[in-house]
Amino acid sequence: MKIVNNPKKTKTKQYSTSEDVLKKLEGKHPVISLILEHRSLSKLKNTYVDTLPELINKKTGRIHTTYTQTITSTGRLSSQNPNLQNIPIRNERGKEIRKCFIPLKDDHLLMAADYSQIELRIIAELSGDESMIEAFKKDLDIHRLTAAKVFKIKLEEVTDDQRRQAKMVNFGIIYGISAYGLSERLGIKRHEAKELIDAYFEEYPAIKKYMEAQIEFAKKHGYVETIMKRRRYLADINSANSVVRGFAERNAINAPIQGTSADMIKIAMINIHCHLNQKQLQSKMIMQVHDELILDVPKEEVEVVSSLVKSCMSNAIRMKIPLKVDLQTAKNWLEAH
DNA sequence: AATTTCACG
DNA sequence: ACGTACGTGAAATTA
Repeated sequence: MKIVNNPKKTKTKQYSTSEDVLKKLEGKHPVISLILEHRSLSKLKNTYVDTLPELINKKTGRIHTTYTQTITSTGRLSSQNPNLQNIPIRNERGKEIRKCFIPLKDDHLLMAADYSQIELRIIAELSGDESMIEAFKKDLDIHRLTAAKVFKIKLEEVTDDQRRQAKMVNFGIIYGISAYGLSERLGIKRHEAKELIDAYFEEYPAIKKYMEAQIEFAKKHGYVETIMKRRRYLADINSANSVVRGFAERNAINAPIQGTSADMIKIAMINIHCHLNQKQLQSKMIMQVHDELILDVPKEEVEVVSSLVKSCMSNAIRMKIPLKVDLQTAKNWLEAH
């Protein structure tokens, strides 16, 4: 439609209409917002609203997913037919879908328990970074603290936007950050993103060292490993193609973090299952969403099961960093969050 | 069958 | 100059 001069193309040379691209074009033509709105609605209708009711099992009256242990490269589970690890929550209409997930019986509740900031805690543990370890020991707001550090201001002076930017940097660290990736997400210039990253590494020097050490380890051995020794092999780590090598380097950083988190919740799940059995409880562990467990719990078991779940999750793997588990019960999945 | 888009952590 | 944030699965579109 000639809305923009050099429109972004996909790798097959089509004009890209991805959400990222359309968001930047919003306001330049009235149709853009309408397309985004229609996309969002048709996604929810086609993927969830029209589909999930068809998948209710006649015998059990419930929807059953299949968890697969051998698909992901990091050790996470994946969920298929249907995928119950991508049920909407981020926007208001999506939340209505999550509300449909309810307990088996009237006198039961759903319990949702999730690890707080698990991947940042793991990188703090693996890197041994003193100031990040301190922050978690004091249970500080890690994104606010990071903002204070990289912008060289006091905690009280951090604005919402600075905190938002620092949060993006923290996420970027876990993914194996690049100045380009950060600049795209923050809508800033690449050199500004680079300055943010440099400031970050000055404040958390052990994290920088850890990331370099992971890449070195991968180059030498051809794989990286989690705290429980789960390996991810990285065939491209010594590639002469810098783009291909860059992918492998970011995997070398991310896989031990995401994989350690996966190891941890799997151990927690085994222990929770054993305890529920031993104590002959009626409660059932019904879903896992990477850093979260959902249980169906008779009301009279809420107290015993919540402390059982919290302790199994908090103590799954012995670490120096304290782990934090948020847990709530409610009459549907949305409100248990 | 491959690609694009978008839902989640 | 290149062209990237990590990990998935499902539905719709394109080839």
